[in-house]
Amino acid sequence: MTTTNELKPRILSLVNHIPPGNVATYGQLATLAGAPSHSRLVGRILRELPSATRLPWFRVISASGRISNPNAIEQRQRLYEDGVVVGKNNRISLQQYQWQP
DNA sequence: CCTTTGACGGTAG
DNA sequence: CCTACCGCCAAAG
Repeated sequence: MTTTNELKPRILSLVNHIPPGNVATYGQLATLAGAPSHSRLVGRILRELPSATRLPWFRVISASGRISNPNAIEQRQRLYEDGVVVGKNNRISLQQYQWQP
């Protein structure tokens, strides 16, 4: 059985592998980690990351192509520095930026 | 235990 | 595009 304890390292590793200039969705990462129904777990794990983390958490967005993070201000900034265009209402084109492993 | 919460996802209207 | 639901599930209360 795959527990959260086993899933967590996989998810963190996946996040760390999202290329600069690309984004991935919560569900996409959950699926790649082998737990399709755990998209919420991805969000919870990112939420609990220390603010000083080196991981590119800002490259993770919702399946609707929008920023779910309550602190969208910083995420927009980080993505901007990453070269990702974030439109009105925190919209991002998955068609254009989604990570294709 | 049972209930609520939430950085989710998908469908239907 | 938006609202309304529903399914899902670990963690917190």
